[in-house]
Amino acid sequence: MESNINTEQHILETARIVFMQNGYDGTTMQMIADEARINKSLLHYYYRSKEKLFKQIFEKVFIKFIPHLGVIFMSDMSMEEKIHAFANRYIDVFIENPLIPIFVMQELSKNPDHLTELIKDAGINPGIMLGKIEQMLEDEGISMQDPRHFFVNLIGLCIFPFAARPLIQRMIFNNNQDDYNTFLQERKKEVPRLILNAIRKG
Amino acid sequence: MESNINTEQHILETARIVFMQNGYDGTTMQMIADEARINKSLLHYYYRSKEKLFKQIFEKVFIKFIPHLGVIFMSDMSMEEKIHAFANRYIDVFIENPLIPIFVMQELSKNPDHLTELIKDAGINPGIMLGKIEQMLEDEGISMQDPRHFFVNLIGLCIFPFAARPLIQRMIFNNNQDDYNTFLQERKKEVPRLILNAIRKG
DNA sequence: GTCTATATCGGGATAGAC
DNA sequence: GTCTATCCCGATATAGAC
Repeated sequence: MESNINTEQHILETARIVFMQNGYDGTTMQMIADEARINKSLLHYYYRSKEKLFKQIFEKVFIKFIPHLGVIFMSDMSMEEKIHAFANRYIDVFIENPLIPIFVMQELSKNPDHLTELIKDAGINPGIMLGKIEQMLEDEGISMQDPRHFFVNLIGLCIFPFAARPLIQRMIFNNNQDDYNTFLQERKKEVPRLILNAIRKG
Repeated sequence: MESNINTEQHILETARIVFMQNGYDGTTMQMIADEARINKSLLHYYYRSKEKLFKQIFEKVFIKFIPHLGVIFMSDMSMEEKIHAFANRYIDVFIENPLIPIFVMQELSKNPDHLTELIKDAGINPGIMLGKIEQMLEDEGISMQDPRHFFVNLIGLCIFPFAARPLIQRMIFNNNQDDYNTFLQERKKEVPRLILNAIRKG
């Protein structure tokens, strides 16, 4: 409890955690209030409704889910460096925030309509991202690789181990957390290896 | 409405759809009753509680989510044939049941404890599956490929386009369903290509 | 700003008529 | 087996004291 220097911020932080763990429907205002050690009414005082509170949080989390492809792919790195940089950065984000993938995919699947404005608000332009990738592939003389598949492959290989974490950790690693974390670190090399080999050969 | 020849079955079918679309927390008994055109009480008459109804459904859906690696990887196909067969089969399952991935991952992340008995009930033995893959890779003289990464790569590449469907369909395909479906079909070739190239080269 | 008290509604579940 | 009526609780949200 950082006293009441900034209760509003404290609520937001707490709510973010509770929402990510339980989803919108699985979260009650009481849970958030308890976790934040405050009264239910305060939540409404600051954020009026559960939905308004949720929206503020979701937008922020969503931005973390969408990789900043632009920055990395516009740099002057070589293609291989770019792919490595992307995997490293992206996997690290999820190691620090492992609940993001399931949370975002779960809520988006129930509310796909809000996606359009979300993308706009987040300042994301999918067309440009794909264009950058396409250009990069062309520059390297790789024409048989569809940039859309490239895009989905790269992101999917990074995200999936987090989205399916309970399953993988249980089935492959006998629920051992350390082994699973090691595995996640290894993926920083495994993912680029896969992508690059697929590009080099037909 | 197939009259009351088998109401119990009818409820189960309806509930499966509603649960998959909205998740456990997002589903109410009223929703299911309305959708099935029956009364709330009937749900309790047949299944006693929401949770019991859900469990029956989840187990069945879960089995579809776990690929029958054993059958395919024990067959006498070549490695390439096996990988192609797996991708084809698995992607087709999800084309027919596109909500399964998000649903299963969502519920498992909230209830990872039940996983152990689920795996047992479904007759799944992860160790054997991995063993089969490892042996296959050895037989082909491929030692540098970690079977665990191989496993996660293969499944992740198949599943991710479904798990992130709202996002991908909106960002890459401007919400065009037909284009997205074509893309999914293409993945039956794209996934094996990726995997096989990664195996052949170091 | 933070609390208590309360209004209102909807959820799961049961009793009992038919 | 299927319905109506009802119980009970927990959820969001608001009013008002301090």
